[in-house]
Amino acid sequence: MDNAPDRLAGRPTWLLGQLAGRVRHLVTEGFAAAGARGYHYRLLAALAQFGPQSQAQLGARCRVDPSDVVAAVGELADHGYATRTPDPANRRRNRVAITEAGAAHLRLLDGVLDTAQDAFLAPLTPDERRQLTDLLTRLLAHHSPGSPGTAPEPPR
Amino acid sequence: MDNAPDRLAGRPTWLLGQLAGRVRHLVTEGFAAAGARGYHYRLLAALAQFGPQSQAQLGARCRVDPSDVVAAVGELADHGYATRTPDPANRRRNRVAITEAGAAHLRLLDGVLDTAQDAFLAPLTPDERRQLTDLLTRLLAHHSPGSPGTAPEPPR
DNA sequence: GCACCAATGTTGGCGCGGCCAATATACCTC
DNA sequence: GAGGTATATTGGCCGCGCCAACATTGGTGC
Repeated sequence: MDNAPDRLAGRPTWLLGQLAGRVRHLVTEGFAAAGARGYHYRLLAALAQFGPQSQAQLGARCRVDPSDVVAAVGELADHGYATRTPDPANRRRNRVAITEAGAAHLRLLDGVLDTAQDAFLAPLTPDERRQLTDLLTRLLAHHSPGSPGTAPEPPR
Repeated sequence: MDNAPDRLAGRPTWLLGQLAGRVRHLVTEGFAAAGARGYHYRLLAALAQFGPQSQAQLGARCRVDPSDVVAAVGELADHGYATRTPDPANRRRNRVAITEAGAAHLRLLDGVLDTAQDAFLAPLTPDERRQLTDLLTRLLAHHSPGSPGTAPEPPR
């Protein structure tokens, strides 16, 4: 009927992109129902795990551009989920910290994410889920800062 | 250093999204160098495999919104890669067909895609690539139109 | 102390992919 | 002929990822 062209259907590239779209849809849907979006969860996760930190650190850890961190932190602050105060030790920095309400919100979003993820992984057995996670983890490790592979570029 | 929060790093959701971003970057980079973008390749692939067809069919097969098909087909036509002629049998439809130049362009993009994909899958053995493709294919099949799973929604 | 460079945050903008609403035209069925 | 449906088109919105430019601040070498 509306089968995708073979050129697409057989390529991991296509599969990955399509699946990412599906899972993103699931997740953003759940997040939206909770009044959040992806960036919020990422930043809250980093704040909860690593404690108060600068926006630059947040961006580096969560793979969010500094300019986008500005907006996202602003939104979190507006909702009372985080505080942004000038760092007295270094007045260039903003010290961003998670609040109690933010921690609660994060726990809520954790549930949302787990639900979405379970729905997404439904057709796979626990063993296969581990396989998948392993393969993806290795791929991501290879394509991360500090993983030469194809682009060592030592002379700069 | 700039490790991602555990909440993210351990979740297939995160891995998939990050990897999709990486691979998309690789592909769009290559496509851009050839003066193309993702939608162009998708449509050309469908045109090459299924022959001349309406924009609605193109959109359904390639998972592209009809309104976006309009623009993409227009771009392809501008480059001489496709022709858009009113279908005499059904004057609502446009009959979109690939040209010789379009077929050549598609072959070129095939090479670009394969190169990018090889770079992306570099850390995996052929066996693991097959494993990955299999898992992703099954997931996508489950999350496709006509795969109830979680959303049969018979009563509407 | 001063000049220079690096880091940080902020504003504004761009592109792609995905999606939706409204509209006009043509077809098809009753 | 009336009403509903399919098709193309226009216009717009959002999220994510990214970049350029700028001002402020910190640190470094002279």
